[in-house]
Amino acid sequence: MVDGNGRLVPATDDELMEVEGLLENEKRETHIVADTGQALGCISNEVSPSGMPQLESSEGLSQSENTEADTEKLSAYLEETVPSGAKSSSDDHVTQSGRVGECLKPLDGPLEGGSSTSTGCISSKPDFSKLKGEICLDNLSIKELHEVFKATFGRDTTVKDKLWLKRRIAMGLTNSCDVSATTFVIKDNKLVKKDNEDGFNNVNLGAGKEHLAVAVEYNEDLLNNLSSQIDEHQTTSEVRLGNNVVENNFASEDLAADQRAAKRVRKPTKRYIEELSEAESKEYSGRSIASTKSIGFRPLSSKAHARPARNVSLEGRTVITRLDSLGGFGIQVPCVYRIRRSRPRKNVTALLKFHPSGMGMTATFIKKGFDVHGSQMDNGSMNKVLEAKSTPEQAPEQFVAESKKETTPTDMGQNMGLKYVDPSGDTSDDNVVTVPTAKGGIRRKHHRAWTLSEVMKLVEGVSKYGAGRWSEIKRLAFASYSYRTSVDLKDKWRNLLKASFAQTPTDKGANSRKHPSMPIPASILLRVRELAEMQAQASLPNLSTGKLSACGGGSVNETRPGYL
DNA sequence: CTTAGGG
DNA sequence: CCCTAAG
Repeated sequence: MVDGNGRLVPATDDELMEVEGLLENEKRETHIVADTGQALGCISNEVSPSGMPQLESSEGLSQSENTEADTEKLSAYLEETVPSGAKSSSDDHVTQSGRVGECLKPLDGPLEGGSSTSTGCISSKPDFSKLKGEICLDNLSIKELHEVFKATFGRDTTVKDKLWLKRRIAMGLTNSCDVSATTFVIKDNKLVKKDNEDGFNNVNLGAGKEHLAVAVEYNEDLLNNLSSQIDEHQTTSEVRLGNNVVENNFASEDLAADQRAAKRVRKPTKRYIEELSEAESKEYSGRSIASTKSIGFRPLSSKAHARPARNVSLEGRTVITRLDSLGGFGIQVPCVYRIRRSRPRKNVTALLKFHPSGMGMTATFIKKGFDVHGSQMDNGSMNKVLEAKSTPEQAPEQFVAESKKETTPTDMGQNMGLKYVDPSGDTSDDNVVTVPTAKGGIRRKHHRAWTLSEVMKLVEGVSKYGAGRWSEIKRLAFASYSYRTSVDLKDKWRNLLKASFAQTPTDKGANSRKHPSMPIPASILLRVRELAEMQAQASLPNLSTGKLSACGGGSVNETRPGYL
């Protein structure tokens, strides 16, 4: 969106999102770090009673100060040299600036060291981090984070960066947008995110408690509503943001991002490049489909500029990649990343072999730790969820308000790719493998595990637009994910239906026990069932209604009032 | 091209 | 997921 100094190109939604995300991230990190120092003790335990009050205060703070404060903080952070942030930040927000100073140390240490224990909370803002889900993520070890990651996205990740993992997970659980999107109101996001996560965990455990289920559902609904609202307001907010905030912060953000990347990510340049290229290509495709067709090369130029680029070579590559994706004529370039694309898994494996020190180990633990951690996490999450119940009320309002401002339901995938390259290539692009078989070119798509967020989006889309309007759903609700064709959506929905109906009856033992492999968010299934019922009613009022209702009534919850 | 259904 | 048929 920004070319050189000014912004030549109209910012696309995605791009804006990215920027926002960056800002958000920066800000968040700062806050988090600071908070960590202050409230670490609280976090470790359960929720402290005092937490609530603090939360409120934090909200007010964040809302009012946000724009200015964040920027200032950011700058302070960047400077690193001046921990106290005496300069600009001191104005109104003495407290915050002070924190910023504190955070600097912790932040740098862990990141550089890489192995250092707990950096603090990733996603959290300072105050409420104590309360909520943040805590969970924070306390988790990398190993555990990997586990969660896998549960959330359905795949392993080689990323060792805790922060990254946390954020990613949070995004996934939040249904994507929230985490990256909210510049100002982190709190809401946090809450929401946290709730979801908790719910998720609980479901998996299958404690068999009705209350839990209810709570989860409630949260989800909230989330969905929020997200939908966000969608509506997306355009508006983006524009606003772009004019005001982005401009100011953009440069600094970028720098910060780069710095951070350098510190925490020690991955092969190659990978980085690849990811970048992928993200771009995706974005491009998404762009054309979703909003503007006219923009052909803009994305490209914007991207290149956006990334200050640490290495010349890197930049050059990026450009090339883009060309390839765009025109399809860049023949030479493709080979580099193509390799990886074709064989994602295999490549990963190969990487592991080559770099036994880092990745190989990680992979090992993940498997190992899965079961063990599951129990721990679940227990912890349960408590949290219960507590969370009280919070929801306040969350919605703010969140909504925030959403208007910020927004960004775009895709996390792109954002992620740009910000931090994802080694595993989760969101951005796994690989669409093209297998050149003897036959003449079979394109095997290499299964892409459906993430929780994706499923949630799908469900939402169906609820909104109705099942069978897959193209609509794909375009509107699902614009973020470039892969996932309408057919895919349909198939997934079919599976979900099947699963939901199959599983409904046994609430207690059977359903909960399914810790292995792919976790099945029970709440989601429930919703799926509801939707299915509704649709069935719509189409075949008489016959099917009776059938379905009879079926559904017996088991879990009936239809939820007021949704859709 | 999009949807539905079978494999 | 892939592939095919039908509107």
